[in-house]
Amino acid sequence: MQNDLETAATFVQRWSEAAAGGNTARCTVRNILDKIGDKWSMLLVMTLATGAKRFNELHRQVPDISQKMLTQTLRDLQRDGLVARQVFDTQPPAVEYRLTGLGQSLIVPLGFLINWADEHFSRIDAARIAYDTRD
Amino acid sequence: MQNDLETAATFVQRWSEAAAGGNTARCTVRNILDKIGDKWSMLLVMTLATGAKRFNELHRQVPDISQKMLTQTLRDLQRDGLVARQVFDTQPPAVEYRLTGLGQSLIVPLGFLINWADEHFSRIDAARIAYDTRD
DNA sequence: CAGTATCCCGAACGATACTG
DNA sequence: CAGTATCGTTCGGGATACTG
Repeated sequence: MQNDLETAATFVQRWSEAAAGGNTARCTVRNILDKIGDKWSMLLVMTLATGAKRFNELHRQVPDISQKMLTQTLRDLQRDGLVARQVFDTQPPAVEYRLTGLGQSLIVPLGFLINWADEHFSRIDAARIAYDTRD
Repeated sequence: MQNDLETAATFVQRWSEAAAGGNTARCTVRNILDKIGDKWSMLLVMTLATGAKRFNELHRQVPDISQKMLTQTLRDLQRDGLVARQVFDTQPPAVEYRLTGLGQSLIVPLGFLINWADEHFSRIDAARIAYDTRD
């Protein structure tokens, strides 16, 4: 825990230095954060974390994504080098998606974040209710 | 490192169990991830991580945010219990924003994520260039 | 099976002007 | 100083239909 706090403190310092010196670092981070906040990207990364999957297999496991967004999100992840696409020359065609090493490395920090969300969601929810019912 | 991988593995397992049993956990997480991906929320959290700040002070440190979005994002963070707003009854009025304990706890996992982004951005950038220039 | 193509809506966001 | 109010536009993304 002490370790976490030190890490956080170091990070905050680096952030503010970067912010002071111009905002290149901030832009870099925004770029990644956009991806995290993207409605489907991280959900697909997490789904692929359990192993390679085919197109319709992914579609079944994430039922509320539209075909369009599944295609588009996979393309983006592929473009970023987080996901690899492998085509098998069979009839009918089979296509498999899997995380690259880079994609797998994202699982670690993403996991921390999602665990945080999981642990603190009830407090956030309570805060929202308190805020909305204040007079 | 081994520790991180174990954490990630545990997480992935919990995720898939949750996904299998319905998607309540996923919805919870989406809710938080929406906030992370929000264009300004995390930038403000990081900016407030260095200490309490007043409205126009924040506006100066994050110059490219519009007044409207600064207000709105601060309200949302306040509603979620991540930021506290304190009004000083002076003339002219002064208002100070600071992270709550809950808000501070977010710095830790958020820091991991941003450090990841920072460390891997060049690889992502290279992947994008490779993808865009493939023939 | 694994996609493309097209249409369309609503929310997010920026710009601008005004206020206690 | 610390906001509110309003207008206008962009664009993410859903629905639907079609294809190699």
